[in-house]
Amino acid sequence: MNSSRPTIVDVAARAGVSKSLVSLALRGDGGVSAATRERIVRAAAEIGYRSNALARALRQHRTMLLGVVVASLDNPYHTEVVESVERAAEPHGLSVLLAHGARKAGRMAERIDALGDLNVDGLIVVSSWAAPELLQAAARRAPVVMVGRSLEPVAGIDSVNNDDEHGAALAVDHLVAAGHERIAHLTSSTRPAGLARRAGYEAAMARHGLADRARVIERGRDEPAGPGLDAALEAGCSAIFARNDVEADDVLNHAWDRGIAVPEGLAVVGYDDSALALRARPRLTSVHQPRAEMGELAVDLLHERWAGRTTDRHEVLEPTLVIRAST
Amino acid sequence: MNSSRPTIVDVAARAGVSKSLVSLALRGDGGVSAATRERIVRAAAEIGYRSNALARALRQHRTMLLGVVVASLDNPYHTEVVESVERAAEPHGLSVLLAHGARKAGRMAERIDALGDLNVDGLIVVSSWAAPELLQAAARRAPVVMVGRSLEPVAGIDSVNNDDEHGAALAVDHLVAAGHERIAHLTSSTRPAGLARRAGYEAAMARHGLADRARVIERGRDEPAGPGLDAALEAGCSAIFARNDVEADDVLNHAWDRGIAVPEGLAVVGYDDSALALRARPRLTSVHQPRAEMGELAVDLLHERWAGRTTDRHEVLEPTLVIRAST
DNA sequence: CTGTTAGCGCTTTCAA
DNA sequence: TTGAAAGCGCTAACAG
Repeated sequence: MNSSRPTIVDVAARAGVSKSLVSLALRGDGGVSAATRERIVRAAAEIGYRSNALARALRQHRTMLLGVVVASLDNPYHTEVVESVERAAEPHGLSVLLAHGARKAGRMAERIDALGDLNVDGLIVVSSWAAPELLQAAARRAPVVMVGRSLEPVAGIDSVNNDDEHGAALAVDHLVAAGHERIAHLTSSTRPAGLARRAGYEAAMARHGLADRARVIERGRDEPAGPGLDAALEAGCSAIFARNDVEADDVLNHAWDRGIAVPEGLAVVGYDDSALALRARPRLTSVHQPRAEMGELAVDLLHERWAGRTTDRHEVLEPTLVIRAST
Repeated sequence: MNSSRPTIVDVAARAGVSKSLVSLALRGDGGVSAATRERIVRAAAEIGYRSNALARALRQHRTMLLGVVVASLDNPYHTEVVESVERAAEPHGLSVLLAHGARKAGRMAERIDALGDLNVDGLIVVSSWAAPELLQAAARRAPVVMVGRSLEPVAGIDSVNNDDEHGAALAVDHLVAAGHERIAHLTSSTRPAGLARRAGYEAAMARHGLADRARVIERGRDEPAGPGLDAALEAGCSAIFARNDVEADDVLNHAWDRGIAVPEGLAVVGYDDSALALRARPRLTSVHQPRAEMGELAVDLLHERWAGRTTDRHEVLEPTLVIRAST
């Protein structure tokens, strides 16, 4: 028994033709008589031939592989973006290779390099943060699109994100319209998207003449939200706008632990409108990010780069507010 | 400007040596004088050389790539297994490539093929179901380990899973000890792991002489749990053992919607002990699967195959019960 | 329509 | 210690 996989040469031998013909026939490249094609296809099937993608990629200088690096898998919003990218990529025959950074900068870098070493044709980074130099290094190998916000545009890197300031304003406006004045903002993030939402929150509060009622509850990444929330509640806060749905769910949990009714005793608004918003009780009012469009757009931007575009594009989509039972 | 990436030949030219020497030096393969090695390394750094993994893999017949296919990303248990696989793989210099099946058999097959085409050195399938022929086809290219339960052992495929029957028994025993008799089982799964937990539930109920009190609430995959739960509650059911944490959380949500207090009005036990169990309110009592060991074991099994093992191994780990506030 | 040839970028004998 | 040459499996001119 020959343990190694059959190659194009084995197929050629079996079909009694040259290996070039096999290559042509199997790819349906035209210019092969129906009879020989049939013979070749059958021979390939008989010996269980599968083309070696490595060899093809080496020769063609393209892999039809799309690398997707996601900061973490434990936020449903991220995985939803990944799914929208996949939906957009597949019709073009692109295979998506997923890697995840486990929220560590070093690991992110390593995964991006690994995908680059594999010669992916394009890279989509789903993260609210990544080092500019890292992205630029990757972009020397293949076009890179960042889905998520960077502090400022990175030269050579396209981006897709939503208007965080506006999203935050939607949340605050809604709470103010419902009669809230002491609206606090809960955030554990010092990354660009988090900062932008926070800035949007503060601007909106000021616009409503509530600047002196504004209160930002900061917490470390793995710290409980409890202490900060308790302090805010004692100070008379009646509503919380959280930086994302995960943190909003933390607020709901804390309210549950303290026996505070939502929304009667405390109104809560999240951000992302991820699956978590529907799973939470009460269901979360949340700022919706248009994920489906974001994934599609990211893939479109790659196509444009492949077609030759050299100028950068930074797409900003508008979020909307989805009102549910938590406000 | 030369747009294509520098190759080993460019490095050789710059260092004034042959390309074989570059290959040796860059891999630290010994047999290269310190001086030349130094020169080569510097030259490589200067022109920003990165080795082409495709070419190397083609030549060496191995990629150092580990494919991980996961049925879906929206169950935290799955992603936790993936993380444990990654932790186990990295010390060996293996890069993990993740693909996900979006819960569709066709897509699973396609993703497995795609990874096979890339010549991954091994494949780990994290799923409670996959077609035996599909796995066996993949196993002709590289060793395959299934993490999760198949209906019966698949010849040629190693597996790692937990003892679902025993896990179900732990849940039932605990509820019976707490005084429950009308314990229902909620399940939306007809796949092996789900069936095994169901069988374990039924066996345990029978063992406690409660066979006539047993009640299985079946629902379609995307159907709400509500109707079946309401019927069970009307029938006097006081506890639910759910097939996994996601379904247990559905029960908690339904209880919330109906104003039923947990655990006073209804006790709930989940399975997996995923992050969801801690995020739920009240926190879920759940059967813990030893994920960390499972991921490690899966990688170990691959190593054994690479080292030449040809007999199949099927590892079954023991679950434990973690008691929290929902019971 | 079909076959020959020359590589893609790398590793790996085998000589020098 | 170093270099020359062969070739992994495939595609892409170029001939015939």
